[in-house]
Amino acid sequence: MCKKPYYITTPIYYPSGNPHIGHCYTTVACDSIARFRRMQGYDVIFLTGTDEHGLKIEQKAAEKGITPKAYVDEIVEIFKKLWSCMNISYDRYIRTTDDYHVETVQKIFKELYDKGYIYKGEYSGKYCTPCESFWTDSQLVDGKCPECGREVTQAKEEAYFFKMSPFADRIEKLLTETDYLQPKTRATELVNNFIKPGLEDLCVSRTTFKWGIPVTFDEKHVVYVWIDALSNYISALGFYNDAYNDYDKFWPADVHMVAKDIMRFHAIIWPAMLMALDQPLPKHLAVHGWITFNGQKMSKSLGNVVDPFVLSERYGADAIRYHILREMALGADSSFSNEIMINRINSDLANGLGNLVSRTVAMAEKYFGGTLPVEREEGEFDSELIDLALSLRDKVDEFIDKTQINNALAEIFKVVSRANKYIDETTPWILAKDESKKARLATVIYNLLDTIRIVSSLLCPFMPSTMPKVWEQIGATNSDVSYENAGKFNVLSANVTVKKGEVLFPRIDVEKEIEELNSIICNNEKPAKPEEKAEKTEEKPQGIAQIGIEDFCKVELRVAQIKACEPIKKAKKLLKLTLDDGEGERTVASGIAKYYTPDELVGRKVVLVANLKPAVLCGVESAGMILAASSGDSVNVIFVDDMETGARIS
RNA sequence: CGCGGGGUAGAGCAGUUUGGUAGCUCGUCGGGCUCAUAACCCGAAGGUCGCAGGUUCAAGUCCUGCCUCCGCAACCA
Repeated sequence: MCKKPYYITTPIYYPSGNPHIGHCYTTVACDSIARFRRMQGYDVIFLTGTDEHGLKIEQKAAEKGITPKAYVDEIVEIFKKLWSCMNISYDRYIRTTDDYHVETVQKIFKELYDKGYIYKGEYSGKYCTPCESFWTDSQLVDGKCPECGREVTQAKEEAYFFKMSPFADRIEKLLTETDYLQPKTRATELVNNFIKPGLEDLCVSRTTFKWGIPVTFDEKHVVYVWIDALSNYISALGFYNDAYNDYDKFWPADVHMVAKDIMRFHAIIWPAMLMALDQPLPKHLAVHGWITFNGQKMSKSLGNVVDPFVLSERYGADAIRYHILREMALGADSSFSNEIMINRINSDLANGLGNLVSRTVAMAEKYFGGTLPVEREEGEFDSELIDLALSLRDKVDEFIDKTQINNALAEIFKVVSRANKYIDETTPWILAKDESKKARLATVIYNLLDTIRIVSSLLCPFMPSTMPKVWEQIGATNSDVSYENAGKFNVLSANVTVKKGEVLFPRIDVEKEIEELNSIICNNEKPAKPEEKAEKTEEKPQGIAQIGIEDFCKVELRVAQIKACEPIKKAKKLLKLTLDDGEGERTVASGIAKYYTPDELVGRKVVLVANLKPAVLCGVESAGMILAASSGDSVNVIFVDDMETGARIS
């Protein structure tokens, strides 16, 4: 019998730093689905990996004085260690530096070129190195990268472009008329923002750095991120290479799972590439949100990055996995805080499941010495519990098909709750006092054990290291806990023998634990590596470097009078100010429309940064800026009405 | 009038497609139980479903307007 193929992928992660809980999020979700499919009998390939090229890696390696390859080798080891720590059962780990991948990318690039989808052009614009992105002038914020706020440099280079426009219609249909995108709610957003205005051709090669896959027919160029990274999904199957031979069987992929920040590339560019190659499109793109920490996006600069190694060491991989999966709703952000996580572990895992197993097994030992007698007596409440347990597998199935892991877990834990209630309804401790009720008592405990069997077998893909411990305690054999048997009742042998084991999920003292976690975070902050510190000072306002007086003197501050003021139509926040700086008039755009009306400002004198490089904002050329103080929600322009227009400030 | 998604009990969410008793989890309070990891079970309090109009016998749900929050885009000089 030939097993049905199932192919699921995580993105390939960029190893410019250590992995964090955000990486775990996607990977744990994919792992759970992969395990679930294997349990169902699919022939699964679960792919993850790392995207190892690019300027940023090249630079990081240079800083450390090692080769890019040596640098990524180190970090890849840490990724792999994390995945083993989190019990990730990937079948294949692709590195974009692997030879077979390089071969595939080169062939794809050449084919797209030969087909006329890739052409040579010139790229000119402002470039942000850390983000590896070109920006148009109008995109810049403060003359700086709109994504990270760092300096950009003027760059111009010969480059190859990928023509996307021929595929616009097909992509729009893919997004709006099929269930490719999950959740579909974002389709309109993508169509309105990127497809309707016209798909721009995509820059797919670079000459400014070397750390990439060379373009075979034009050696100056290396392949730029998109074609390199996205191709991993097919090169890992052996598309255009001999390392594997799984393409025909496993492509198209069943699910690509990604976080929302890279949705665009997977929703638009990747399908366009496949269309250009005349290859089938993946079946689903599952997009999830970010983990937010105490309401904020997690980021290194905020110092709120959760270290998955610390968490798994303290609570075990399964508890972390459960928490992540249970909180994760497709498409939405989910908040992470130590308190939420610990409460969840306590209430669902310790109080709910763990305690259910514990009390059931304890009763079997206490009342029957561990081995149930085979006599049975059915009673009230039995059918309700059994029916619910029997219907569980199909419900879970359905949610997994829709990539709604959180709902699948919720469904499973409803049965756990029902079982706990069943104990109160049937009061085994009272039955135990009456010799004539032995058969009834055995039935109650058996029903509980067999319910636990169903629950734990369905839970295994999500918590793979704990469930085997449950099976040992309830005396289940390997065949008892198959997917097949999860749809049946009375599977455990009638005279099953249980064995009490260690506590599955120890209850956590919330307050004490949070205190300790906080102190761990603080301790970790201090011995931060020098390179990380350097990064922080760049990003944190309080970390701004001291400057000498000579630097300050470079800034020319002058008193200027506002002659005229009007809102800028296209802009929400901007006012267009006409200023007299003592030497003449100039126009400045200022983002104070929320705080001041034009009438309040005309005639007043303000502090002008006179020698700021002009920039175009919303179609208005702004020559300089005016100073204002801001804190929280309030903004106050600094007025100097008593001073003479044009006066210098120092 | 840029595009899109929200505002429902103290917190986090479902319910809106197809109007008909406002629900779930956690928390709080009261009770029960003693097999169990001070766990479990039951009950209660707590909501004018963002605001204002409208349609209807009936509106969280449909219509109109507004307020407000969050993404994307843009424009925080």
